[in-house]
Amino acid sequence: MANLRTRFAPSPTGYMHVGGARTALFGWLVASRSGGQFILRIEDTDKSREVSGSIDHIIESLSWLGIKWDEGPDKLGEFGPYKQSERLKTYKEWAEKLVEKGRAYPDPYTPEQVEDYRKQAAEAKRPFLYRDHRPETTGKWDGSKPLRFKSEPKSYAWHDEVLGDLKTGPEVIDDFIIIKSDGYPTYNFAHIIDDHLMGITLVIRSQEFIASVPKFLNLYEALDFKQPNLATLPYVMGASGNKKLGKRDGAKDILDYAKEGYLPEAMVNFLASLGWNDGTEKEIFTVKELVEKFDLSRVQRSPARFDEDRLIWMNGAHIRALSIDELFKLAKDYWPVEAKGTDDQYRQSVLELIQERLKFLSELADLTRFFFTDLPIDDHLISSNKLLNTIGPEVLKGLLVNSRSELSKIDFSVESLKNCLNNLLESQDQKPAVLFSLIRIATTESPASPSLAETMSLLGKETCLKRIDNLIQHL
RNA sequence: GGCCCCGUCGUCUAGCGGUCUUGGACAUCAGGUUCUCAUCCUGAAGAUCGCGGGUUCGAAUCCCGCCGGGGUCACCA
Repeated sequence: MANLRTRFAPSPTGYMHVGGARTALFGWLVASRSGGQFILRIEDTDKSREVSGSIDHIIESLSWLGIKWDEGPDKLGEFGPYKQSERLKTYKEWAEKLVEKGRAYPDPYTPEQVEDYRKQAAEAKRPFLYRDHRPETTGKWDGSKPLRFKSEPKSYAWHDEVLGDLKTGPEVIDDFIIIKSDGYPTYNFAHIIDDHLMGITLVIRSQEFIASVPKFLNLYEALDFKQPNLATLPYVMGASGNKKLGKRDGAKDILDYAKEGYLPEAMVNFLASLGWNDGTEKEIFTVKELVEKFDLSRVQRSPARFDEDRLIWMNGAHIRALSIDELFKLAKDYWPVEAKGTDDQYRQSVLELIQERLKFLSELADLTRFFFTDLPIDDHLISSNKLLNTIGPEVLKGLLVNSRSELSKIDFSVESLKNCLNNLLESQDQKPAVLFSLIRIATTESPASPSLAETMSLLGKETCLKRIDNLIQHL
């Protein structure tokens, strides 16, 4: 099999969202699996839509995901440059070849005239075909008018690696603009030239382009280019409604997930699961496994809805799979401010207790704050507890006083604490649901915490006794 | 409107003519793990396989029609 080369070709029109990230991922996965190359090419041929900073943002997003490209705007290979705005001369040369062959001509109409034809077609409920109005003769192309491809309408049958065998009739082939009047090429032209020149053997793109494929096929023939293999990805749909995920409907920037503490490996796993599975019941994959197993032939043909609950679950699963050292490094920027300056070993111990309840890293601060600072006493913690709120404050106070007295006699190892707490259960004749909840509220001032003995051991004797005293006084 | 794509639990999906009165996962609910939250385990609920025909001894799976959703018909990509 020939060397596989595929590419991701975004326009710099803003941030990257889940849909774009998945397209990039699939291309990278296919290339990686076969030992081929993955190319990043920036399609900046529409100056009006360009958003400054986008290229950096795209690069940052892909890098976060762990997607690496072999050639790109920041990593020049032998087929550069990799920004279309820097390749204008090349497009012009190929456009001129088409003109010479009689397969391209300047569009003599004004935009208003073309728009008029378009309206007529719409009113007649017919598809608009420019070639119905193709001029008999045209002047020379001097760049002041857009240049159109002169199509040769015919039927096509082709194979798509995801959708299978497809076919269309000649009615979908039309003359389209290849070079705009501002001198920039259109997507329809530029990507054909670039894919060919850059040796792309597999074009992976999302569904909105499927209707244009026959036009591309026609253009490959006119240019005498070998047609690359084609793969069409179904849409990623928004969480609600039947629309494809898009920026105007609030699709999140992929880097927002990074900030919230989703792991890139979890995001990659999730993206892959949106339309792909390995045929088994396996759901959690490492990137390495994905690279080994990913296969376009198993990609879904129907669109997949973006379900954040599933992402959250998956992220938790990946967090749990981390070693404590790995998690500690990743959690670096997510500690509560009160943890500043505290000892690494202590933070790591806190992290160990909290690891299995973390869904994403930005939860870390709220989940662990009580390990680093005294929190104000919140009466609601007792009044909202359906067992404790049936017991009078004097009784609660008594329980705390007795507990405090026993706890003050022991060292705070987990073992001693467990014994002491169990003995208290008997001596105070209380259910764990009552006594442990009370002690938890006293020592953590939080509605939830890891298991009591471990939490108290880590907090230390001094802190625990002090906090119990505080609550006794408060009651 | 023409053309094209898609249609299995709320969601992601398995399924490629019999082993499917559709299997798994997320979410939901219930129970268990001497306390909370989470993990883990068990269980429940949840899909007339979009609808109607046909082929076949037998169809979610093949064929036809219809319906529904989406895309496209730009000097946007």
